Amino acid sequence: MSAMAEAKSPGRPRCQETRDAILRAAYELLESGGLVAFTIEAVAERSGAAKTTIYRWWPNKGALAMESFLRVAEQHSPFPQTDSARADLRAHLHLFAKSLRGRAGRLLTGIVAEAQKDPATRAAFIRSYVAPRRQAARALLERGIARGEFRTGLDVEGVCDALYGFFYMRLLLAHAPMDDAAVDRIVDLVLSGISLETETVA
Amino acid sequence: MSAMAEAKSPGRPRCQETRDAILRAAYELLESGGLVAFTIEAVAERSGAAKTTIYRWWPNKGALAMESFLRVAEQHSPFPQTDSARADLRAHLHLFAKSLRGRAGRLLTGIVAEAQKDPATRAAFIRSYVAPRRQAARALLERGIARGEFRTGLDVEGVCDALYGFFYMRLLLAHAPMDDAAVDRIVDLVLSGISLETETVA
Amino acid sequence: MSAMAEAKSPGRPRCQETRDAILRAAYELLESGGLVAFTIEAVAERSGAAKTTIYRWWPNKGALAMESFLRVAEQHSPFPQTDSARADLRAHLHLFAKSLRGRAGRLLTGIVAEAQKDPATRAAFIRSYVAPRRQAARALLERGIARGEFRTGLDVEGVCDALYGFFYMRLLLAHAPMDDAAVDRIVDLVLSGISLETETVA
Amino acid sequence: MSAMAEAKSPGRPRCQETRDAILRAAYELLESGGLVAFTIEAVAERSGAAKTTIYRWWPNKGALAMESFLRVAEQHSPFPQTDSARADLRAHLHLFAKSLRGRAGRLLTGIVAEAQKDPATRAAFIRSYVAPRRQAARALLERGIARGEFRTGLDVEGVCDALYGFFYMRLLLAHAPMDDAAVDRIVDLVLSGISLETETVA
DNA sequence: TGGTAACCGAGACGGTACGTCTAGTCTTATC
DNA sequence: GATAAGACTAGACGTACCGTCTCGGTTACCA
Repeated sequence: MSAMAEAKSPGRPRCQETRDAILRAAYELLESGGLVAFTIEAVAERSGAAKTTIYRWWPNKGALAMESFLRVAEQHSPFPQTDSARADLRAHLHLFAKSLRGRAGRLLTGIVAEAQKDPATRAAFIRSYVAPRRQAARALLERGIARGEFRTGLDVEGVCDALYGFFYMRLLLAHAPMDDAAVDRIVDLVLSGISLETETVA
Repeated sequence: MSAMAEAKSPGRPRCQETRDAILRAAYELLESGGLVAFTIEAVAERSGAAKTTIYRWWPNKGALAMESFLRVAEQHSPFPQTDSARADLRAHLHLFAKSLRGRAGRLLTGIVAEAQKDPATRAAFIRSYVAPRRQAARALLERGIARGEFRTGLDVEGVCDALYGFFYMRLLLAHAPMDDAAVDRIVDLVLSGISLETETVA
Repeated sequence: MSAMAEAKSPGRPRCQETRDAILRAAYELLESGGLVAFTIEAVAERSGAAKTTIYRWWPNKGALAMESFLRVAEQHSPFPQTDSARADLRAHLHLFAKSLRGRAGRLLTGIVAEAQKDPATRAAFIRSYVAPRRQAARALLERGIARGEFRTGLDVEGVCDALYGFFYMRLLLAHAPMDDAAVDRIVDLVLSGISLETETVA
Repeated sequence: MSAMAEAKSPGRPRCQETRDAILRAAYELLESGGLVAFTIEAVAERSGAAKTTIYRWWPNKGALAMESFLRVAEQHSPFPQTDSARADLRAHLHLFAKSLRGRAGRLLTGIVAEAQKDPATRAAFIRSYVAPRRQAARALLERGIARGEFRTGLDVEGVCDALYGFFYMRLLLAHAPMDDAAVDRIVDLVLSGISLETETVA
């Protein structure tokens, strides 16, 4: 038999349907009306759950928003792994852009806003969403370096922030489109830089 | 009749000191306690002004936050104009980073968050803060192109989003520092790209 | 110049209609549904006032119940003052019983219940309602003593508690009627006692 | 061993200790903190029983309060039976006052308050507590009448309400003491009445 | 010099949502 | 079947801000 505990705490077990209904109501509200419509009371009403139940499982608005967002976001933008790191990067960012253009994007703006007023939410966001993607992106870049596609001594973190920052920027400000052409251009930019001649970086 | 409006409306003229006190209270609150502490009631109390007076001049929280932010931000991060576009870019971004590390940064996070729940605030933010900087950045880049420093056919908007996006990213998530070394690295990155060999971009 | 202050505090003056609407809603609810229906939320909804407004003026449920009760109770059961203290007592108690059979009685049960869980309400009840009536009843009894109608050395407080206690008993327990015949009988009882022969009390 | 049914229903028999623990916890809470502290959840926690168990045996708060009160009250204030009805009455009321000054009094106020919001509790209170005492008091008074100590044609119910009402009054309002001297005075009063001369009652 | 129009403070008002509390019901596993 | 544990719906509690309103009083100008 396996070592996993099972534990089986006493009492009525948690109702999974209620939990799902709450998370569903949460992201539906967050998606349709943004952070303004996203209210614990509204979530309670829409999900049919009692406020008490919500507060039993999530300490505050931010935590609930985070989890409902993760549900939606987790199943998207995988990291392809072909024999070209450049192609992988491009492919991944196209998928990422696509997810941001959809439901996940509409939720993400709310999460980022909420994260500004609640440090715990920010921490959870970084830990649960940002960090894993960073980890994968870092691996991709380092694979590229190992394969000789990318420059050695690269500031990998910086590259990530410039690349993802581009998308966050367009998402949060919505001042310019985030279509496939734009994605291609930003990938080209980051690959080749803006300088006309290849100079030796100091 | 003269061209300058002046109009000189009747009645008691607006009290400039009150206006200043309100804006000062606003950014002090926004700076010290973030969006959570930034409350019209708190601004009223701290400034000594009546809520009515605040609402007479600013339609809502976002508008007041915007204006108090602009007061602080406007006097920073100028665009140098030497004979090297690359140097100008680098110099500007160092100044920009410095301003974000200070008071302006602490306010900016609140503004961006507020912009997510109020379209008018987002519009004002783009119009009053983002657009002018973009305009100047665009000019800088195009000057560089004209001088043969930067590649022709550059997606100028995209470059801006990647560059500024980097800073917004670090500011909003605070997951990595935004010191001068990081600025230098990101400038290098954007100048030269990540690819090892200079390839012809499709 | 008159002696009365007037004071005239700054700001928007209190809206008397709202105040009245709240008190009216309060006693209507208290009357129709008792303490169970008497909820700040229900009072707010029925009166059209905001909960905030209610809490601005009354510290808790008990205080509001008290005041709305006093409104109703204050205009009832006066103390007649003829040349017969016995007749006055009888007349007063008939009026008192009548008021308890009406709206005031339905409110009073709620007040007494609330007073059991909130010392402040009990204090207010005694101070505002019980004490003035006691004062008048005491005066009536002492007038009777002075006129030679009532025994000297009477425990006036005890008489009051026995008399009013009779009514509270019937009101709170509702186990027996409180009609005019019952009032007459209790007055007779207290006047003459239950002993068959007039004995000298130790 | 007797032949009586025993019935022996199937399943685990009811745990008497749990029942006792619940009732004990109930009156301890009711006694120490009044109706405010008397919470089903608090009773459950203090007794170590589950809420379910409480609700299996008592339909609601009022019923539990009633029963725990009866436990305490039932063993007190017996009705002596000597050859003087007057002495018996006096003796009984002294015992009754003593019980009200103790634990039973502290519980009684809660019961009366609860009875105002729940008709079932009121009915149970009258049925289980008030009625038996009334029955005995009535018997005492009628014995007195039969022995020629008390007036014939007495409104026995009215006498009871005036006498007990006195005690309820002092208990619920706590505006005056309920010591032995006060008891003596109220007995004297009810025995002899307040009128100076023995008049013929209309 | 007095009228008038817009200013300002204070603060009451109707609302919305918060996060907490308790009631009473239910579901599960254990005894 | 009784019990402990504890999740669940329901709904009131009292608080915090929102944005609007109505006062009394204060400038400045213009007639």
